[in-house]
Amino acid sequence: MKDHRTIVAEERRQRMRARLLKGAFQVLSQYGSEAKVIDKVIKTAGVSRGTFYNYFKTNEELFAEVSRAVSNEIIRIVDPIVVQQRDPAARIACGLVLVLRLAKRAPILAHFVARGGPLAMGVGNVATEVVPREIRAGRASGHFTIADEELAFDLVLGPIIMAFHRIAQSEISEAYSTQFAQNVLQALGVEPRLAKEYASVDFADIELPEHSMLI
Amino acid sequence: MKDHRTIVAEERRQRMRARLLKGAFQVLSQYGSEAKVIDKVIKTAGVSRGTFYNYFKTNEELFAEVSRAVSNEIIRIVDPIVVQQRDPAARIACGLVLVLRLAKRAPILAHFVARGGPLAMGVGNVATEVVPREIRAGRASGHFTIADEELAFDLVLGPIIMAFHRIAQSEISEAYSTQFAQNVLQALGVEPRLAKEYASVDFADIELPEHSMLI
Amino acid sequence: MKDHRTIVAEERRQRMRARLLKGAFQVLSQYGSEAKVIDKVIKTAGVSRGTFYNYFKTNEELFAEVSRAVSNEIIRIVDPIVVQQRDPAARIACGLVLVLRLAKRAPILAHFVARGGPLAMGVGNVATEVVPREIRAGRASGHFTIADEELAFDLVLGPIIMAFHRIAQSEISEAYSTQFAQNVLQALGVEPRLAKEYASVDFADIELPEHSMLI
Amino acid sequence: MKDHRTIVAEERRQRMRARLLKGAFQVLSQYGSEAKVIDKVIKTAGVSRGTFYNYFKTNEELFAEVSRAVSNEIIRIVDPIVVQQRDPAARIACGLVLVLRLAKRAPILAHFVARGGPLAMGVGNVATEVVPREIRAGRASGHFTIADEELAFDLVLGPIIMAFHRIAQSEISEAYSTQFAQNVLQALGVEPRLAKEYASVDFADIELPEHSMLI
DNA sequence: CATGAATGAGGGTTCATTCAT
DNA sequence: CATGAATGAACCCTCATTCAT
Repeated sequence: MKDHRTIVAEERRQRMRARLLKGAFQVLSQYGSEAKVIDKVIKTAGVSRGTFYNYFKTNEELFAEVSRAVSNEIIRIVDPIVVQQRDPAARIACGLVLVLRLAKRAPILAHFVARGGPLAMGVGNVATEVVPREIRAGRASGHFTIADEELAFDLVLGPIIMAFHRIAQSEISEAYSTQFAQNVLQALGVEPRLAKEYASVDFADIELPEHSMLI
Repeated sequence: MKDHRTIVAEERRQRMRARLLKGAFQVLSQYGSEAKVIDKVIKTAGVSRGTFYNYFKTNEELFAEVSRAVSNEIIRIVDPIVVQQRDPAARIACGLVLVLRLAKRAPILAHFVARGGPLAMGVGNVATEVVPREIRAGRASGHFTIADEELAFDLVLGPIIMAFHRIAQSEISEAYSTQFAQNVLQALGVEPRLAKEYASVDFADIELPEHSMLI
Repeated sequence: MKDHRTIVAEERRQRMRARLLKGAFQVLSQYGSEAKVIDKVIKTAGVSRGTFYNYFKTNEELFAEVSRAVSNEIIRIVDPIVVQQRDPAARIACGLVLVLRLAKRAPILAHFVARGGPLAMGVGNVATEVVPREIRAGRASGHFTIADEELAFDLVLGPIIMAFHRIAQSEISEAYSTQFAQNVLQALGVEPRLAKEYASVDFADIELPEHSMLI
Repeated sequence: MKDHRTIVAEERRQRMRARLLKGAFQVLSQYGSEAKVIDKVIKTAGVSRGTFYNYFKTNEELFAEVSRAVSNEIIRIVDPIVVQQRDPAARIACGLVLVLRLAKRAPILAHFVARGGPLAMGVGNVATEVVPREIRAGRASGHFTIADEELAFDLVLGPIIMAFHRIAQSEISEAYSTQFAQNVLQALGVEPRLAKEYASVDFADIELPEHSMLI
């Protein structure tokens, strides 16, 4: 059992870590994943060089950890609403709509993905865990005619990247999101009438936690 | 009228420029569009520092010029075959299939786009000129039900980026390409049966010019 | 109140700074104020590239700081003796003799000024503060007949530059210094017999601090 | 005996050389003697890199040649008037006044010397030939009490450098020039009343040749 | 001779990383 | 643990000089 001092120290460590990750996320969004970043991060987080290295050893590790953290944050926000949908197609539609909504509310997220490209969707990210699962479910349910699951994955993720890019550049209408979800479902082989139905549901709104790293 | 010396000099300049662009393309594919690459480029091209600066002033200018050159090269290779198709949907299908085929034959192209993300598809690139034109034609022909042309653009380009990413990572089957074209057409609202028909045509094969910068 | 760590760190910073200034002084003396010297400075000071940039941002800043430091050093050495003289003419004579003596003992100082020319006598330097003050005092005392104070300044500084140039090239006799002071005073309108008297005083000798940057 | 072709070629060579020297003089005045200059010179002269090297081998050689050329030009302009004076002291006064007048009319000359410092007065320059001769003459005539001829040289040249520096910076009055000459003579030991007389002569005005390199 | 592309040494600047305090 | 000075590799860019045409 840990004594009190240990616990307090551990909490401080976690807060510091969160602070660094948040700063890094902002900087990476703005300057790209290849940017020389540490200087800006420690400035943003108001912390010394040495401290940074007590938490992350390299640039790449930092980028990976930020990706994971962002991914977790997205799931934490979007999943509670997604799981309320019964049908896999509906769940995908819901995820797509909410994720675009999230990017509109948290533009750095849009930038982060737009700059990072496919690589920002790396291992451990929401996409690589949740999307394939729903695709399999959709095929099992008979709604998706598509056979190749990797292709299906690409048909979902690719448009998301482009949509994020668009959001990062300008604005998108609410209609864009709905249409977006519908047409992605069509790409997966969902019958257009059904796709439209699933995409048009009035999903509950997302809620950004007070200190979310996304804002 | 130019004298002989002038003409010869001009030709040499063009060859040097092409050599630098080719080297830059390789390096940018590997290190990403934001990387500090000049050193690597001159090593790859086997040329001196000073020479590089006789042709390009900055990293960004270099990237832009490479993009343009790559774009032109793609069009030069793919377009002659695409224009043989009568229907816009067929032309899009044809373009998609051939472009994936090209990426398989020229993996650096795949890497270049995968690393660059949406930004590698910047202004002046094949995508931003040719794709929108065909989308408009497709809507006019009544085959595409999709209304929002920007959305349509994203539904075509996004999957291409992901497919290139996949090609850059491993391999894709010939079946992937055909399915890919079909499902993208479906995303645009082409009726599945028709989409399949257009995507299944046995398009003429591309021909890579001997000294193409893509290989 | 500063804690011990802070104080120690501050002292180390000062020592490093002094080391760099001393190295820069040597290099600038040799290559001139406009030379690209950073490389040579860090080699002379035995310090890394990065360290240099922790202290000075540009070549110009470096030159300015060196000038200031040299200037302060000269004053620190010469002034205590100069102020022992009561008459302004005597003070100028004293300053001239001691400054030449100093240049003989610290030949890099001679080089520094010879190479830098009038510009090495820039703002903030000993000359622009002390000399005009004594000139005004000399005029007030009635010993200097010269009316134009700018001209007077030029008649003092110009010969110093040339004398430093001469010292940098070869050697000068002790007689040169005395004569020098006398004749400069004459240029300012001091009566020759008086000028000789003031210039012939056997001024106390200068003392170079142990770690002076001038040697 | 040269044939006609040779003569024409020789003339063209001389014109080219003069063009380069003039350009170099301008550039050196503006950027200092240590500036990286060749690019600017060939641009100013509108000539190719290669051509430059047909005339001058190195930067230093160029600087030396410019100094010589400038020196000759000054003598060509000033000497005809100086030699009209009978007394050495008068000749020195005349030279001083005219040289300042020249610097006012040709500010690049002032800059050139101000930047170059003592070094711009190098071997082969007007100063090192003419001034010592007149000093010796002055001592022989009994007007100069100064014994050390090197010191005398410094007392003349130093003030000139400073005066040129002042001219390069702002403006000087006609009175400055006259006073200047008088006080320099005093520095050399000329009796003040005589010095004033010599310096106050209304010397004939200089004439700048049409294509003088000084303007 | 004139030309200007190519060269590469020289110098500048940044930034991830280490380490003594 | 936190701090921040020091390090040096990796870049960037310029410019005097050469040389094939």
